Amino acid sequence: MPELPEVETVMRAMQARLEGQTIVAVDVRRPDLRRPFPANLARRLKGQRIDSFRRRGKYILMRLSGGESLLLHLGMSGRVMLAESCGTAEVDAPVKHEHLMFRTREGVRFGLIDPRRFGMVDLVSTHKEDEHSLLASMGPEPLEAGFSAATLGKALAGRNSPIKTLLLDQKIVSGLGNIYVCEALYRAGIHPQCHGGDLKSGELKRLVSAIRNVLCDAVAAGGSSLKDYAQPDGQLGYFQHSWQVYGRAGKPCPDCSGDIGCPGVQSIVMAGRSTFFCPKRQKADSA
DNA sequence: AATGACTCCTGTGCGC
DNA sequence: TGCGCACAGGAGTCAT
Repeated sequence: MPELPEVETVMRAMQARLEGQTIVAVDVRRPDLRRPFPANLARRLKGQRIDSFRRRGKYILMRLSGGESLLLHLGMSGRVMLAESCGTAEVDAPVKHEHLMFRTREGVRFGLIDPRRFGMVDLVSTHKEDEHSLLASMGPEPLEAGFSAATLGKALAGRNSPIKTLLLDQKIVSGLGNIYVCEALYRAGIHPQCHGGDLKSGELKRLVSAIRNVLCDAVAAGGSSLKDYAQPDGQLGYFQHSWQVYGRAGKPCPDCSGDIGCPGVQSIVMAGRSTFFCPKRQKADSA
């Protein structure tokens, strides 16, 4: 589902619409998503002022005035809806698969919609956010200084798994998912089946740049809109039009278009996930 | 410790 | 038009 650029886009929209506002009504419409909602969720949200937001990997943290942060993960199919509250009833009527809703005194309605229910909601003390079990072992933020060819090389040292699989591991680097891993490896010219521990320093540098560039481009485009994902106001991100390999099996990659005998983008399955690459640009040297 | 299979759940798109 | 099947952006848990 939503990967770093989509989560960043959602967080920014929440920031713009909700920061400084006070939650006056909460509706918890089922007891759980992947895991149970925290105890007394509605009571712990109601009356709280929303002070600030933070993104960590694919998680959104919404800091509340009482000292707790709402931790939100969108899973595969999670969406956030931000709208004007109808304001007549205590809570607004739910849309399909809307599992959690709140309304602010200022008249904004927040809804968490997640058909597959792979998402996650928790509450954590704000000053202990990074100690939360789901955040504690998470790797560096790819757009921050802690992520470099040196740190990536260290994280990959001795690892035999294919680089494609390792980049999906949030302990190695946070925020990447299937789409942006495929796109970053293409931009770096690295075959997805290369063993992670075999990458040379030049390849690591190219990979770090490629990851940063593809994420920045996607954030600037408002993320990628798929079937299940749109920005909270319903607007569509448009980075899906810039995909160079993802979902493009059999089509020529931008580098090869027009080349005689170009096999086009290949699709294989790795660790159960579809993987797209250009065999000409991404050579399988150490695969 | 690292790896790969399995699991959660619903919606969609395809071939028949 | 309807049915069954494969597949979809994630990631925790379990067995090896």
